[in-house]
Amino acid sequence: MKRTGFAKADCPVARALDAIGDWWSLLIVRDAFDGLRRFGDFQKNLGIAKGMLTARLRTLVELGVLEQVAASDGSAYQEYVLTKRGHDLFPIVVSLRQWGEAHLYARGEPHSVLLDPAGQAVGQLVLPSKGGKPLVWSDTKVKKVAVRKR
Amino acid sequence: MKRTGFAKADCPVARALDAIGDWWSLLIVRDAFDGLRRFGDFQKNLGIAKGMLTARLRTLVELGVLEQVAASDGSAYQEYVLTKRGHDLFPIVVSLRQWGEAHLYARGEPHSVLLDPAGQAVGQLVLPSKGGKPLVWSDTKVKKVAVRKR
DNA sequence: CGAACTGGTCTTAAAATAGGACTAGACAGT
DNA sequence: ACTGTCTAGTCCTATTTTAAGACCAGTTCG
Repeated sequence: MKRTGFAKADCPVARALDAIGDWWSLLIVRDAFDGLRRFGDFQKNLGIAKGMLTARLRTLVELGVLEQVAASDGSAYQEYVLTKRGHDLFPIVVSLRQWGEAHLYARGEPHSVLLDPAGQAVGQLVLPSKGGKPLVWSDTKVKKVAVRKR
Repeated sequence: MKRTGFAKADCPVARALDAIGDWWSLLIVRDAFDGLRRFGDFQKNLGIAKGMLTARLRTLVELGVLEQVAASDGSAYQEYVLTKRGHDLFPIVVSLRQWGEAHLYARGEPHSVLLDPAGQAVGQLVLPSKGGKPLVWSDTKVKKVAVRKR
């Protein structure tokens, strides 16, 4: 049966996952953050089937995460670049990176690292509060919206 | 063919997506953050097929994101609760929420909201820098690790 | 005790994915 | 201008994954 969708959910987490929560979209976006722009670059770097890549790029463009522009090298080809909406995915990619670094590597196992302008590893993402102390899960609660009748 | 895996990737983003980047895992985790604990609660709230839920809960337990504990109400049943590793997923869920809120709702369309202890909507996740100004994508670069020969 | 609830397993049909063959247009070398 | 290669796809097929529901054993409720 058709995969369950959450495009109409009241929860933004569900909608976000519906849009970009598949196996490939965020890896394509990660590669775009790393500077990849061409179809063939994504395809070679990810090892993704070309049909899959075509479909994913199309939905990312439809979502407004990527846009197709004329190639920067003057050739007649197209390139895919991140839009504003795509750049806003940065915290998602960073949070995934930080969780992966913390929990998915053995001691001493090498992995890529995100550096700040000075070449230092970046710190942890924080959720600021008025008081200055970062909020953690137990500080927060979700306000649900009223269920709308149809 | 079998879905491509990234469990051995050098990139923590890829490993994280390999572990929890499917259609259901993060929604289950979101529900766990919202206080759900029982198989039936997850199943009813998500509308997920029971077989899928069984499989997802099993892999989340194997990953150490959830653990099974005796039910808190004294019954003979089990409950699933977040571990430390599970709680560390909070920034991922929050970043998805914030992107969804910003880009996936029409003006005025209602959605659930994350509140701080004072009942105020929380602020944006930030990536702190030494200088105090939050880092954005264009400030950062990824240091790749040397490709290891096998 | 019997009924309903809980937490699953198993089966089946439909959809998504991986992988590769194939193709049209662009480009580079001769 | 001709040939070969590169680019960016499309299309096809085999396999895997998912959705949905039937079924079932142990637990709790009345």
